[in-house]
Amino acid sequence: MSTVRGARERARIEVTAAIKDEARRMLAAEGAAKLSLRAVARELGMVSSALYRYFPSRDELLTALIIDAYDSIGAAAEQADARALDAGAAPRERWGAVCEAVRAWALDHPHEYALIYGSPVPGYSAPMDTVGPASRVGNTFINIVRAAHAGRGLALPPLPAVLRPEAVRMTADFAEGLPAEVTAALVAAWAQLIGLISFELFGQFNRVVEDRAAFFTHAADQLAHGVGLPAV
Amino acid sequence: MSTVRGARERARIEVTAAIKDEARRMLAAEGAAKLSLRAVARELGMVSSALYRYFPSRDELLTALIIDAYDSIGAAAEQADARALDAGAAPRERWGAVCEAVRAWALDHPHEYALIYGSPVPGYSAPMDTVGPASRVGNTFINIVRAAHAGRGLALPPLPAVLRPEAVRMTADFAEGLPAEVTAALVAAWAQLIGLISFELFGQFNRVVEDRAAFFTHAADQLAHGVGLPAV
DNA sequence: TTACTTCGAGAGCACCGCTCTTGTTTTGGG
DNA sequence: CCCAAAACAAGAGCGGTGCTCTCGAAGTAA
Repeated sequence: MSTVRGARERARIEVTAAIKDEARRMLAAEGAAKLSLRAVARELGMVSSALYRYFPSRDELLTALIIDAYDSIGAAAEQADARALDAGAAPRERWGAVCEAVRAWALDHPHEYALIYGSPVPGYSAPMDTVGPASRVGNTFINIVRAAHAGRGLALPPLPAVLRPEAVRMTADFAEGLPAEVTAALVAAWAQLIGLISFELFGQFNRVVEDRAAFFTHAADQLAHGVGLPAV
Repeated sequence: MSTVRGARERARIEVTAAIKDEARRMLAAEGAAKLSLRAVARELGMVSSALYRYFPSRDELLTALIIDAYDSIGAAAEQADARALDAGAAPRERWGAVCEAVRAWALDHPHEYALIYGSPVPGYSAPMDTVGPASRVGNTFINIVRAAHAGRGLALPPLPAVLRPEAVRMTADFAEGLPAEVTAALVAAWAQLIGLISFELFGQFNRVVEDRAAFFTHAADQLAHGVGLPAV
């Protein structure tokens, strides 16, 4: 299906990739606010208007970078889980490994992290294309909890009467087979994990938390406890 | 001390306030990215260069808005706690009331929330002036936990050996008299609370969480449990 | 070869943050 | 009271931005 038809299409693919690469370089270096189409075009030796043949607007370019960032952090999480699994880790250890991997990715790619988990900068709502890659990290956590649940090693967290099962509705393929209590606790833990990382990254822990790595490890483990993963 | 010296100073104060008000209006309407000095000046019937007599740069204006936003959300939290206290609420109920107030403020002021708890947009590090107002919400939670601790109604959360007491170092006036376990759990809970609100506000709960109010109430109560506040 | 599509380049529009200069107004001390 | 000093509004201008339009060159398909 990926038969390269001619020089034209091949060139288009290459130029598109070059634009994205240069844009990602600038994003990593200066942040999303400083990323300009004109600067990217200048660096690539083309004129700014030519760039619009490949991306219809600056926001579209940013969206492409957002998708790449989601894929990048998602891959980091999946690889960390796979490594832990290979090492015969228990669910709670896998949870910790993935948390650490997510934090490490965020510290390594602060501007890309801010792009996806900070304020949504381009216009407002995320396009449909982003939801797939965006859920890779979440799915990794779900797999871990599902494994624990299948192995009967999951302590059900309490669910108050006020929270109806429908309140936490998951996309069909991922709620499958998990009790509502677990999905609710899982989603909350996931949001809280990002809150911890965001606070550290955005400077809210300045003059408050000293040893941030140790603090994060502890907090992540508490989150694992909260979703019912038994201590090792 | 606030003796108004002359018409000149009075005018300066008024114009400065008018600029901030108009800027806040635009921030609330369109977001920080769309806020422009020229548009503010235009709306106020002055020329853009005149505005630089009052704010040396766009970032300085944004910083002023950030401080106001911190004060606004801080006041909302304090008032909610005061109301709960007047109603004779237990610490855990006060905690819930403040959480709800913070979330309500965020939903009412999404762009201002994004400005202070989303990606740090102006340059990078927050100036010193912001740390005072920024800690008002956190101090509210500290007061609640301190009250519970003084009343012997606080269950100490576990602190693993890996997390030394120095790891969570607080500014002197607010760690005072609280065990390290509690401060650590408190800071984590505070970060996690912001994570929950950010996920809801930034669209990460789309197609995932249905009844967000009930979900938040439940999660906030779990956080209260995590810091050791006893159930009512 | 011919008709069609795609592309790069350039000019241009409206907007932005910010600086500098030029008069005018207000202030405060001699 | 008057006058120098300070604060001010206004305008022009610089370099930058996102984006549009047109035009000629180059690749594609008949």
